Amino acid sequence: MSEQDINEIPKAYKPTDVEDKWIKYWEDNRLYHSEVDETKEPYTIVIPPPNITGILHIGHILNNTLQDIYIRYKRMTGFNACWVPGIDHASIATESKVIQMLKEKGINKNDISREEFLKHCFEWKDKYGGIIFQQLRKLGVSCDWERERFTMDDHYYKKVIETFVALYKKDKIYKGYRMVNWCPKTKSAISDEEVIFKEVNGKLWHFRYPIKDSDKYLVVATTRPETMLGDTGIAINPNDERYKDIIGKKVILPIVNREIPIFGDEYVDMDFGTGCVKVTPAHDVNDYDMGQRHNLEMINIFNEDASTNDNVPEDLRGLDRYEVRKKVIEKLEALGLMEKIEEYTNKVGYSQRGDVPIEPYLSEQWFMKMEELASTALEVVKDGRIKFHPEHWVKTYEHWMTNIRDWCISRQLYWGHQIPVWYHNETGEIYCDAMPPKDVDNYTQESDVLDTWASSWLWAYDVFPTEEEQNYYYPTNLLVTGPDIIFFWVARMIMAGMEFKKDIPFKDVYFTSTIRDPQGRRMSKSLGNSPDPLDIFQEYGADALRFTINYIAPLGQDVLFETEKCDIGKNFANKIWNAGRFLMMNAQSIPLNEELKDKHVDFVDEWIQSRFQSTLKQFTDALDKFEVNQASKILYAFIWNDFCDWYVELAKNRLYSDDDEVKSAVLTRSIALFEEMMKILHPFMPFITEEIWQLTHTRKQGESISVTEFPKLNESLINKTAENEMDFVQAIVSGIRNIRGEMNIPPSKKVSAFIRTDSITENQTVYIKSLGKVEELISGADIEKPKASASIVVKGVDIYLPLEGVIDLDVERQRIEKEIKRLEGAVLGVEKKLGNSSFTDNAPADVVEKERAKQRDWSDALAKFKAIHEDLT
RNA sequence: GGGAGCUUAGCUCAGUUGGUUCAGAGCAUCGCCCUUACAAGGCGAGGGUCAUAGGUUCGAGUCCUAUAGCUCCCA
Repeated sequence: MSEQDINEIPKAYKPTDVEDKWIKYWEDNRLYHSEVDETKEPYTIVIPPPNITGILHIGHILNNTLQDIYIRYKRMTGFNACWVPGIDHASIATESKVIQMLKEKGINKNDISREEFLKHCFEWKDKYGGIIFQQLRKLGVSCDWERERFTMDDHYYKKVIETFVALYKKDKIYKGYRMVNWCPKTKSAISDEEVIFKEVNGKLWHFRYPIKDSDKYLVVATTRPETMLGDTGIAINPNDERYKDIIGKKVILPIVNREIPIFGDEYVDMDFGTGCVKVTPAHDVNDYDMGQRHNLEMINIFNEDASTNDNVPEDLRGLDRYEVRKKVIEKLEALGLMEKIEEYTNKVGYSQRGDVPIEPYLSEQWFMKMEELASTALEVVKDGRIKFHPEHWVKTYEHWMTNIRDWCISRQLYWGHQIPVWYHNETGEIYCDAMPPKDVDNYTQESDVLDTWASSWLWAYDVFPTEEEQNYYYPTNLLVTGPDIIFFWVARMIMAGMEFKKDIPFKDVYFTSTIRDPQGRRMSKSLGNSPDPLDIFQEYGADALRFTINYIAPLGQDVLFETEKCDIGKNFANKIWNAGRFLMMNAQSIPLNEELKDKHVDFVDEWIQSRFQSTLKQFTDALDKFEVNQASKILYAFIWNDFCDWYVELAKNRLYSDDDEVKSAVLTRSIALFEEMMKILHPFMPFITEEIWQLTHTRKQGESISVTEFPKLNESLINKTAENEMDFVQAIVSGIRNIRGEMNIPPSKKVSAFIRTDSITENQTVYIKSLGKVEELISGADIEKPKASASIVVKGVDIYLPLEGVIDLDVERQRIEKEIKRLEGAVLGVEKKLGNSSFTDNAPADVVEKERAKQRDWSDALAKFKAIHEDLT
């Protein structure tokens, strides 16, 4: 026991008082700093680097708590645990924010140089980039803060560039004029994964296109009328009888008055619309493919901001895409070429960052060949070298990997890793290297930067600056991340690891639940349904939030979160606090004596030790299987139900006894066990466990529960005999309590009990009396049922509670009848089963034997209850 | 259109290789308690044809098929 006076220990746990203290203590003592140590096995986690624009939200809480649970658990089980924190430069997101900020200051990005703009970006990073880690510290995460990395650090930047060069030289990166997803707001290409499809209520316009040299017309349907300005063909399914004879003819494109061919292509769905498809190769992916197949002209009608360019008729130039849509519709209507307009719902691709509809756009971009990288990366997941939890994500991963397209890695931005390619000013010759060409004045560097994920895909190893460190810490052990970035990041890290380190980047990947609001909606800023974790820390405590979120987060399913649910963790913390408080209060008057630790042991002590060992085993098994939610429930049940509700209550008997040696023995033992419990709980609730551990004994400066040894399983302490004995006592106590409850007998009113057996021990008697509030307990093989008594049968033993004057005979009769009915049903079921020869012949012998035992026990109990019922007066 | 997942108590969810004390937990509800750790608590109670319909089996929340509803991912 520490010197702290018990009177200073508050009755209710106040997390805010203790949390900040330990955050500082842990960091000041550098408890979580890791160095290469060949004598110890490393356990490594790299943090999924949050955005420098990001602010802590509830999703981070789950994700980082999980990482912390594993890193703390492994640290305590003897590993050299290393958790590397860091942040991501997030090129598009940050660039948009900086542009916005500059705009508010009246500065236009285009009016300043690249260098000046980048200066603003770094200022932004310095100002906001660290916020999220200050917030994360409050969660109690045990990162090695001395290892904090940033994707734009010099060292890391250099690695990203070198990687580009290496791949370019291996011919795995190429430049091409392709159709990409274009974000007109940020004026940059984005990858397929950055496109989000949203359902939009739109219209389907049906136009008439006049056929050349004919008075007939074709009808085409489109959701994007404005693209007709770039139409260069009409496609028809060659098997479509309706149009067979017009393939090869031409139509006159209205407004533009261009002659465009009608051609056949199996791609066309005969049943959709009219079966005629207008083809705009420069502005639609499918049309692009058809254009390639049929050598159609590609007419790009848009500028980078999706306004019309000079390829459209003069009076329609320079208009926004939605403006021009209106004009086109008006014109077609005026020309009498509008067949009809239908309501139509379709999915429109939006830019994830810009949040505007993307434009399929032809432009010159850099691509990375995916085929080889993907096939290796798929293999290591399929053969189980990398394990996904839950496993079903493997299918999603496989599906994506087998249908992968080349990765567009260039972005038309400033903030990021500038592509290390220089074009010769005269010859246009390409120079690619980590260092600029010697005669750099004759060259112009590529202005594009790399996709952010083309930098963070090196995260699993290039956060370790030296060869030595990489050899030691890589492969990392665990990656905890959301399934939403399985393609963006997880897949790419696996590719990079296999390509450059010839080894997997991590052994296990844990995909977290998505946190939703109580209505099942995603947490989002615009909905305002995302609680601020900092408020929750304040109100409930970080431990409470950590515990709650794991307690309610099932593996592989979404979590419906609301702040009030943190009561689970808060109440649990308070319960633990008070159990600790109880022990420490007793320690003020009862001396602790380690020498007595194994003395005066009775079945209750053996039982709680046995339960502790089984709990420990179940808990570590669950964690090893990544069933974190299960692990939290196992601990919760043990601490609350076994330890607090039963053990502590039973221990009171001896703590309040007259025998000083017994008192010391029981208290010493209880506190030792409680400390062990705190160690198991520590990874989930680091603060309260540290606080209690520091209070139960005086500790030296720098000592911490977080660097103590995790309890080791001792299966020899699992004790079936003690558990059976305890079962018996618990069943009797519960039976008595049940009667008391049914009969509304308050605890203050003591009762007597008669137990018809001669095998009950003195020790058991004491405990039953104490927990059942029994004044007098009489046992013997020939006990007769007293008049006006309530009865129970526990493990074949009759127990009577004489309740003269208190008993409500009707209540008792109903109680017994209910019991009889239940047993009758059970006996009937088991007899039917045993009477079925196909069951006794086919079922395993032990199952049949179990059924026979049930039959015996239940029939016996049934007979006893029936006798009780008849005897009821 | 393709893929993944879900449907168990009023609510949110556990139920790992099929064996009726496995139909459970927390919250909510209803009783009784300010019992000297905890009222953020203790003790007790009620509540479910395990989405629907078939099938496999001696035996099915548990395996198979179909249907309905919901969610997510991809096209």
